[in-house]
Amino acid sequence: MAKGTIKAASERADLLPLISEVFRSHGYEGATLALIGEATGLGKGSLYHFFPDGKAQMAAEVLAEIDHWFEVNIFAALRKSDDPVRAIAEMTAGVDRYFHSGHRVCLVGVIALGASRDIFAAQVQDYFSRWNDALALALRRAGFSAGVSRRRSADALLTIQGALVLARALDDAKVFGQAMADMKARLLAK
Amino acid sequence: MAKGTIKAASERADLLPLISEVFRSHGYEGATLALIGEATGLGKGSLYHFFPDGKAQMAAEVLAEIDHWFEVNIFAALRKSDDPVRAIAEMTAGVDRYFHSGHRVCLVGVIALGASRDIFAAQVQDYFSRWNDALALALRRAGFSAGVSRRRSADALLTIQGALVLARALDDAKVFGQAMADMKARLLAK
DNA sequence: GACTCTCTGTACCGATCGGTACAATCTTCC
DNA sequence: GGAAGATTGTACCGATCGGTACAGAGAGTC
Repeated sequence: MAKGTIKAASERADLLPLISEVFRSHGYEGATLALIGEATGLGKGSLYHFFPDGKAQMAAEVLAEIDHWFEVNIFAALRKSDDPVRAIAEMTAGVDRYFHSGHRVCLVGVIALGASRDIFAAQVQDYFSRWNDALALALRRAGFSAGVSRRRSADALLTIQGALVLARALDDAKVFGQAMADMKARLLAK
Repeated sequence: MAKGTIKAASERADLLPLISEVFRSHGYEGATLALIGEATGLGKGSLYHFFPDGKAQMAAEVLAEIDHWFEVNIFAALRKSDDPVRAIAEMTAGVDRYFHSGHRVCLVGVIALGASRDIFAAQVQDYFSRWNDALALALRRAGFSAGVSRRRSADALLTIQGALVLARALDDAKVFGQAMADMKARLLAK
């Protein structure tokens, strides 16, 4: 086993984060089974044992896992918190953490832009619209009108996505930090 | 010649827009020579006659053409106009036109996010930083401080990119229109 | 008409793609 | 220990990838 990985990840759950990074940095079509095998330390035999439907299943499960992370760590608080201002502050902190302060790219965004979008359109749309709804709800509860809440919510989501694109394009993570600060201020502005 | 295309584009210059759309909708790795041949009505022989270095050259020339379009239609006015407010208004109008009101994706952004980013990093960075500089200059001339100008400029660029991502993810071009209106207001706000 | 140069279609190349088949192994439980 | 199931490596599949070779069509020039 002279592979680059320390140890084959035997648990199925341990596999997804590794596969996730391959999709993230190569896109759906660029993520070959060879790369995935290399990243996980697993051969095709094992990969197809865990994911009988192959690459499409891997991507779908990775997307589901990302969705779950945001659901638990971001959306839930936005929906249920009795302190919406704090929930929004936690959202920006969580987003900054998740995207490694702009060094990590958003897989859902990558897929939305790519050719594979059609295959995962439903999952992608669901992810963003549930985020959008949760954030708008928090803004409503913070006292803003329905229209303002929805407008600001979409603005925040698109700011995050755009900041990731521009930070990567300019190879300058400071762009992301500045954008997050601006976004936060804009969300709760009088 | 039972191809789907009306007529083979004989002029080299006519080829680039067709190839551009293939890269746009399939990404760099997803844009196969078969697809490019189909879109242009040209076989490999012709393709490699016009672009001896193959796919990478095609993408580089497409990027150069996009760069040139923005240089002429957007950046130049931003830099030289004696009416910066009008130049900025023209920029948002031009951007809206270019991206078909949010229905068309930004190829430079797509490449920035993809695995092919490394190959075209210099071109991608140059495109965005020249836009950034030109817009910041216009804002300075409109009376804003250097810091505010640069901050607003980056914000505008990232808003455009994010709006394109979110509009496509939600399959809702209205998101783009709203974001452009917000961006314009924010650029020139007191 | 023959020479040139541009342009094109087609056959082909080795490499790699996603996916399958399957025998060998490792676990687990009795 | 031995049966049963989970897990694995490897060989292999047809298709397609980007790219090359090259013969010949087409157009212009003398």
